[in-house]
Amino acid sequence: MGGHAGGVETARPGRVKTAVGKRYARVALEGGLKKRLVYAIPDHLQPELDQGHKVAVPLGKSNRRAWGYIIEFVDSPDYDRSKIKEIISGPPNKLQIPDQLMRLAHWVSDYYCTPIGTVLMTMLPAAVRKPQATHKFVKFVRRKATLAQVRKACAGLRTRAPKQAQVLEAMLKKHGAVAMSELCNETSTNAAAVQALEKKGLLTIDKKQQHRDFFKEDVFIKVDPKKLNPEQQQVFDRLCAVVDDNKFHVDLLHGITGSGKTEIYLQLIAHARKKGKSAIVLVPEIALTPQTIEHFRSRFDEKIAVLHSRLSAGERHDEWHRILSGEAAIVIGPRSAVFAPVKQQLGVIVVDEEHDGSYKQQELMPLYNARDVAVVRAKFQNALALLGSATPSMESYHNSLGNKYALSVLPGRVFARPLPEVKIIDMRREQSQNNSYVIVSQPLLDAVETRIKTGEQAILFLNRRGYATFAICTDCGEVIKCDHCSISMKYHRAEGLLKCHLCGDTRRLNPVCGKCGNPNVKYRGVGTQQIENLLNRILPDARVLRMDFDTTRKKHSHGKMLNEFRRGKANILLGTQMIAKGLDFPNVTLVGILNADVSLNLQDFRAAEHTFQIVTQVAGRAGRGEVPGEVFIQTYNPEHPAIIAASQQDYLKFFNQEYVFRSELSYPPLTHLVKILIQGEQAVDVGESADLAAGQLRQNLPSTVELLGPVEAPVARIKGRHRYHIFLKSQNIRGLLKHVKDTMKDLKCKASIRITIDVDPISLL
DNA sequence: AGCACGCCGACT
DNA sequence: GTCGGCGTGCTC
Repeated sequence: MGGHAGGVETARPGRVKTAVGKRYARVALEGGLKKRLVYAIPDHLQPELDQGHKVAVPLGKSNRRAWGYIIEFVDSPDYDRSKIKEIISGPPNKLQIPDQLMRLAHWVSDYYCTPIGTVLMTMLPAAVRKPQATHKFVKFVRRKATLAQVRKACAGLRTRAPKQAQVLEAMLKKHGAVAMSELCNETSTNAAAVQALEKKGLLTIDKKQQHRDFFKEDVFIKVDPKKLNPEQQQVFDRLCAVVDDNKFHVDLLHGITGSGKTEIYLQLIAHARKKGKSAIVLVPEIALTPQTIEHFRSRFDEKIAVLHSRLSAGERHDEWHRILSGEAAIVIGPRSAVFAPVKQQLGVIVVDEEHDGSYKQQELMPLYNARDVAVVRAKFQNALALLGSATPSMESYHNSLGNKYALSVLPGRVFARPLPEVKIIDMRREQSQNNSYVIVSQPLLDAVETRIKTGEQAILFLNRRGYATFAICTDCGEVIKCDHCSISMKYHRAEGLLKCHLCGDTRRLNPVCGKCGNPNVKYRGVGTQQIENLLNRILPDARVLRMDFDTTRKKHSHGKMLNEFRRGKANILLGTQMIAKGLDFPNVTLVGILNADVSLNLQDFRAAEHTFQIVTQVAGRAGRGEVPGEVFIQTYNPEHPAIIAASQQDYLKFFNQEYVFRSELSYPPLTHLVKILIQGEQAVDVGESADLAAGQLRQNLPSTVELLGPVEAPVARIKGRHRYHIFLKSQNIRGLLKHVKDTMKDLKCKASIRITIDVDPISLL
């Protein structure tokens, strides 16, 4: 197209060096397009363009502008030259995917069956990707002329330009540079007056790039490294040697809560920095609290970059560029931080709480697991991947028993603090003794009361998974469900409305049952608010601090609440998941888990694993100070092996029994799963497409692969879309993926049907 | 015959 | 993803 008529086979003399291999580029477009298209590079862009650059290209008959990324340069395109169009323009803001990430993007694209353009888009924060994203500049004003000249000018301008005179007057009192905004505020003028004075040669205006910093108002006190105990030291020494070795290595660090894993991360990162290397620390979304961040920031002299979900677009943009430029060589963040564009050689990627489900991206492609991507990135960059957990995932522990990962164990708590004493409370018995529904059992209430008297603190944990308040007809048992999604609606007391947590639809409660017609629809289930009220009533001396999604929405509220609790402003901390992670409160001597087993009831083969993890994590919050702790686990399944293992904080016992269960059914970690989700508005179409897909997949199904389904998904409708799924199981994930891709590539079903491939899914819903 | 709509497939 | 081509079927 255009100037690039076909037939120019050889580069013109004199341009050979630059032109060879750089006349065409294969471009991956943003958006769902799977094909990578070839474009010609116009002469004026030849010297500039590089692999990974973001470029604008014409697309389709109308030549509308689309954005894409240069995957590679090609000499002779595998496409009709007369149809090839030219790249419109080079990278906005010189935006480029670094080489190291390009290789990783190819892997993610291949493994998670996602077009590479979509992967590259995911790697760049939206704040960096949009063309109008820029650095923030702040203007500073300095005096240019001598004091005498300024005084003279000031007098001369007083009547003609009073605003300018005012500015000069203010400047006479200043030493050095003043921020433009400050100057304008003080003198009630605007920048125009100052600019006029610059033109007159009296003042100078400088622009200075300013980093937008989320934490600029926080003060961090430098904390020195803590002395490692012999076990920590041994692990630390070995990991240092691994970092120095410049070889790929994965280490699973299994240490019970309070065993000092974080201290090892910190000192290992310090070691990597001493060798000039960079480090990435992944933490679960929910654990990325000011307290966690302070832990890291207070240890290092240099700036560390924090990629936090509450950063503004500008802050995010600036953090990313500080990492890219090498100004920040230590990055801490959630899942997406695995794609941080560190400049220095990567020394270590830490994945803290590696078992945590938030490392797996849900819904939005690519459906990657950052823990696994971290391992692959470490492999590509000859780095150490350090996976840490008190309750490792079945997958990681399995890998550490084979020879894929090495295993490091921290068997004891620091200062040899004893594990808390754990009591299991059989709620069936409590219930029948009381002859009514019990939320907080008498033994737990007594224990809380004792703590209030002794001035110690208690944490009460509500396992919220599937346990929010819903509306049910007390006559016929009909539960109010969302019209668009097949799940029960949850009651939100603050607004007095029923809400669907999947599509957000709301409605008022109608007490008349739609099924039986009786006016007996009531709320059931327990929420944190309800327990707060109950505690206030039964224990009038208690000061309860409630922490859940609703009370921690504001910018710094999470940290503020935790600080309040730490300073003893409340004696009971009541909350959901978010109080379970990594918090260290020395004065907490009692932990109550109000409903240990709700997650056991989810129909998911990982239910026992989740329950074990959450109960163990919460129990570990007790007794982190001098006084030994006590834990109460309220459950309706007191004999369940996962509950018993958690009460004993016995990971190996849990792993071994769960491993038997998983192998009997050939579930992960013994196999890999792939979920194929088929969605669409018309139930019939979805069912037909699912059958079609399953039929095609069954043809030439490798003998190593097992196919299950298709069946209607447990949540059969979401946002008005019907859902079916198919599961594939195999020990050989590569063979499985190849078969799935080959089959799905030429599967013809209606355009209204959406098919998603989820590799190593964590949710079976 | 003329037009609207919805499905399908191409996009370099 | 988004747009345009084309086939179907309805209307003027």
